[in-house]
This record gives sequence, structure tokens and C-alpha cells, in this order.
Amino acid sequence: MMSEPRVSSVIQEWVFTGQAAPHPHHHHHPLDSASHAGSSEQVPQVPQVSQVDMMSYGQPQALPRLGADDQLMGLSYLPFTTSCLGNSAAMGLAHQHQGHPNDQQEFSSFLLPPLRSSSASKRSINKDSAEYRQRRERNNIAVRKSRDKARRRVLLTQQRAQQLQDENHKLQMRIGQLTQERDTLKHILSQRHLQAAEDAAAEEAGL
Amino acid sequence: MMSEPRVSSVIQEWVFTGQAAPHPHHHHHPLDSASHAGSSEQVPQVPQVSQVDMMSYGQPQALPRLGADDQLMGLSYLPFTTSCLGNSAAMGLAHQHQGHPNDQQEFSSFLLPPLRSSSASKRSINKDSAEYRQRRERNNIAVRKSRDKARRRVLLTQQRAQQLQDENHKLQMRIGQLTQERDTLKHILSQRHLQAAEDAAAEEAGL
DNA sequence: GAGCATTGCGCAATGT
DNA sequence: CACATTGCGCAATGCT
Repeated sequence: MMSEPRVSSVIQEWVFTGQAAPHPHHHHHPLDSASHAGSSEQVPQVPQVSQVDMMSYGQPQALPRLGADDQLMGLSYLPFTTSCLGNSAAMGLAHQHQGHPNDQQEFSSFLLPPLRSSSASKRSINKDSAEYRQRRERNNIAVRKSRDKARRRVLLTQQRAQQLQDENHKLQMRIGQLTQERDTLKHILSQRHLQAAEDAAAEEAGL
Repeated sequence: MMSEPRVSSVIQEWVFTGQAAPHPHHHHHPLDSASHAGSSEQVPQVPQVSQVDMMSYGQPQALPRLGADDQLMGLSYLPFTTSCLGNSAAMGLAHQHQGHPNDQQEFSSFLLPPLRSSSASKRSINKDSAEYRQRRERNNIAVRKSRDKARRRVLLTQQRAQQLQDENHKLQMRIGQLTQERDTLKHILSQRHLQAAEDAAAEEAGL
């Protein structure tokens, strides 16, 4: 429940001078609105300045794919996605992380190599495994559903805002109307008061 | 400007009568590597609809479907993602469409197949190309930026809604207050009226 | 036509 | 263990 908790662990940072961080992977969280960014932890990359609202979404840098590095500007998400290489088959047997068709670098492969074992409880996630595919498919469905829900939620919020705004206008009008009525009544009453005073004066004079 | 026009092409849903069932268990995995090529007419895929708002997020392929019926519903997302395969190296040289590490099917290939051919002006998008990487990186940045913006926008909308709701409450209170004031004044006036009438009567009687 | 902006999607990590 | 969320990159497409 709650739909907002996005604050939790803060395990991230770090730098990894050259050695393998045991950590499996990346992932950061959003820290609320802007902030973070992709940090992929793995390569010496600059933390990047968060994306405030101006610029700094990281700049493309020419990725060298292998040797030459490049410049170091400030933010930048060093993608150097070289290529994933890693073909499912090869990967499957070869390593644990599999080839990641999608994420190009998933550097993680070399980042978290320490794991794996012969037993390979989970490590070798054969990409070809029927079980793997099944899980992926289930997740894909869940993802679509979740996003659909999110979209719907956003839409509802927008509609609610619009509706509230409209209602607000009506209420403002009503307030204007009531204010006027009240003031009119006040005015009338004050007139009566005057009238009464005058009458009283007249009567007194008449006495 | 306009930031909302998402109404344009309508090329989306469709069915694709054919069958090519995704066989859930077609054990032979995903076409994996070798796959499409210039023509790539292998798997039929549906683009998907999403955003409707009901259910059916696609069924995981567990359906042995024999006939084609599902399409009626409208939304099943037929995934049969076979597999992504696609290794950059192999792909790069091998074909133009490359393996799409990520999108597994990129059905588009058969969706808009008419193109492609020997000329291959851009067709062969070498995944390894520096130019390709550069474009990808730029797009990644744009995507991050765009999503950040979207997130921020959603947040603002939520805040605005909350704010409007609060203001609404205040206005309601104000209305209650004004209504009361008005009624009180009305009451006082009516009393005055009575008073005046009585006075008049008394005076008349006194005459 | 170039280039950024949006969007749907699948993947993987992580939360529940 | 299953499902829900979420950041991320890819590719298609929209909009300059």
C-alpha cells in the first residue's frame, strides 16, 4: 500500500576502485524527484549532477569502447556500452550473468562475477531455460499491468485536479454572491437604524 | 506546443490472424540468434494495445490455443518473446537489423517490411558503429530527461490537486460562515419588521 | 533531414 | 515464491 515509499536503502555510492564489488548491480532509486540518475556503478564515472532542471542530463561522450577514454566532463553517464557480446548460448554456459540481450552492458557480468558455483542454484540463469522465459514473461505482464495502472492513476489525478479547479471556481462565485447578499442586508439594516434614529429624534422633538 | 496530442496514427491493434502460435513450450527456444535478416518474416507479433482499461494483460503463453480466438478480446499481449539473442558482434556483421538485444521481436520488421534491400542506406545499423552508439547515448539522455520531467509533472499535479482540495475546504467554510451571517441579518431584519409593525399598530391604537 | 522528445517494451533489481 | 514497482536502455515515432 502506500504509494510513495521510495526511500529506503541507500546503498549505493561507492566507488570501486578497481575491484569487483560484490554487489550485484545497479539500481538506484529515485530519490524523489530529480536526483540521481543513472548511476551505474561500475565504471569510473562521475556521479553526475542530478538533473536539476536545467541541464546536465549527462552528456554523451563518445564512447570509446575500449581504450581510449575520453573526456571527463562532468556528468555523464558513461555508457560505453561497447556491446554486449555475450550470446545467450555462450553465456549460458560460460557465465552466470548471461548475455543480456537488452541491457547492453550489464557490466555486472564482470562486476559480480564472484558468485556462481557449480551448484549454481540461481547463478546460471540460462536464458534459454523455459523456466527463465516463463518468469520473464510473467514479469513482463506484471510490468505492463503496473504501468497501465500508473497511467490510469496519473490520469485520474489530472481529472481530479481539473474537477477541483472547476469546483473552486463555483465556490468562489458562491462566495461572491453571498458576500453581496450579506452586504446588502447590512446596508438595509443600517438604513433602518438611521431611520429609527431619525424617528426617535423627531418624536422627541415633537414632544 | 501542445503537449498532449497523442492522437495521430492509429496503426496499432490488429490482429494478425495467422497463427504462428507462440507456443509456449515450443521448446526450441527462441529463435535466438540467427533470425531475421532482410526479410525476417518469422514471427508474427502483435503490437499491443495497452491502455484500454480493463483487463487481460496478456496471457503468458500458457495457452495451447489451437484456434485463434483470443484476438477477439482485444488485448492479449502475445509475447512469445522467444529470445533476444543478438550478439553485437555477430549481428553487426551479419545483418542489418541487428539482433536487437533488447527488443526481442521488434516485430516491426515484419510490420513494415517493405523496406530494406540491398541499398541499405541506413539499414545496416551497425551496432558497433560509433555513430550508432552516439545516437543511442543521446537518446538515452533524452529519455532520462523526459522521464524526469514526466515524474516532476506528475508530482506537481498531485500537489496541485492536494492544494486545490485544501483550498476547497477553506472556501466551503467561508461559504458556511457567510451563509450564517446572511441568515442572521435576515433574521434581524425580519424582527425589525415585526417590531415596526407592532409599533405602528400601537401608535395607531394610541391615536 | 537532423535532432530532441515521447512512448511502449522487455530486462533486471528490488520491494511487498 | 509470486507479483508489483521502478530505473534503464532500445527502438519507433512524434514533433520541431
